[in-house]
Amino acid sequence: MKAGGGKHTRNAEEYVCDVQCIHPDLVEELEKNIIDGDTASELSQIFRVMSDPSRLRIISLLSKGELCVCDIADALNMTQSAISHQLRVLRNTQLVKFRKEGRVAWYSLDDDHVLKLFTTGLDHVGHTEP
Amino acid sequence: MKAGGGKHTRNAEEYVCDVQCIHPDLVEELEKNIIDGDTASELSQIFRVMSDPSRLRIISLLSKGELCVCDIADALNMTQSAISHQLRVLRNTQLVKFRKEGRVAWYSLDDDHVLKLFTTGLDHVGHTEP
DNA sequence: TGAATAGATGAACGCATACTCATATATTAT
DNA sequence: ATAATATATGAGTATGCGTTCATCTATTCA
Repeated sequence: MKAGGGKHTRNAEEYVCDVQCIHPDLVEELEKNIIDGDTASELSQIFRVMSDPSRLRIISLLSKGELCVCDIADALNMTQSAISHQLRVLRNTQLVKFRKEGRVAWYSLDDDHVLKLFTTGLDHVGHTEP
Repeated sequence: MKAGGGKHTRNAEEYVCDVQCIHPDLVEELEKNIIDGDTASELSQIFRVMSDPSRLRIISLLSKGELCVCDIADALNMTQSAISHQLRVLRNTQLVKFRKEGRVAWYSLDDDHVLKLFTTGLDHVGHTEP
C-alpha cells in the first residue's frame, strides 16, 4: 500500500496487523483471485454502457423487439440526435446490432448477456420486468 | 420526437413512415414495456458503481471472502485513501457491507445479485472466474 | 433533378467522478 | 497521556461523458 496503512491477516480467532511485513501466502492467495487490470477495464466498459438511464430505457425497449431510431426517440421523448449518439455507444460495445432498410435503421439487442445483466439488475433493485 | 424525425411502424411486410401522425397502438405497446425514468435511474446506479475497474477488482477480491481496507489496498497496489473512497461508494449503494473490529474494518459483498452481475459480465467479455 | 426524410456525427457545454493530498477520528500500544 | 495505526473524509484537479445544436450523408418521392 502507498499510504496510511498496515497489513492484516486472519489468524484463528485473532487478527494480526503489521505494517512492514507482508504475508506472502495471503497476498498470493489474493492475487490469484484478482481479475487483472485489462479484464477489469474491459468488464467496466460493459457496465459503463449500462450505467446510463437513457441507454437502459433503450435496452428495455429493444428487449421487446426490433425498433427504428425514431420509434425509440418518440417512445422515450428524446431527440433523434441523442438517441443516435447513444445507439452508437451501444453499437460500438456490441450491445446492439442494426440493419439498414432503405433509410430506416432497425436496431435490436445483440446478445443475451445484455438481457441477463438487465434483468438481474432489475431484480436487484426489486423490480420485475413487465 | 423532437428533431429530424418521422415515425415508423411495421405493417405486414412494409414499413410506413409518417412524421405528424403517431400510431397510438405501437406507442402504447412500447410504453407498456419501457421502464420508467426513476427505475432506469435506480438501475443505472448499480451499473454505474460496477463500471469502474478499481471497484470491479475490489468486488473480485471480496467475492472470495471478507477483507480489510489495507489488504485490498495492498493487493490492488492502490492508496488506502483511494480504496476507502471507493468502499464508501460501494457501501452507499449496498453492494458491500462491513463490520468494525477494533480499528480494522472488514468488508464483504452484501448481495448475491452483485456476484451474479459480476460473473455474468465476465461471461460476456469471455472470461471465466478463476 | 430537386425536395423531403432517416439517421449519423463533430463541436461545445455542463456535470459527474476517480484519484491525490492533507487532515480528522477512533482504537490500540507504550 | 502520548504515539502509532486503521480508516474516513473534505477539497481540489483532471478526465470522461450526455445532451444540444448544427450540419452532413444517404435514400425515397415528386
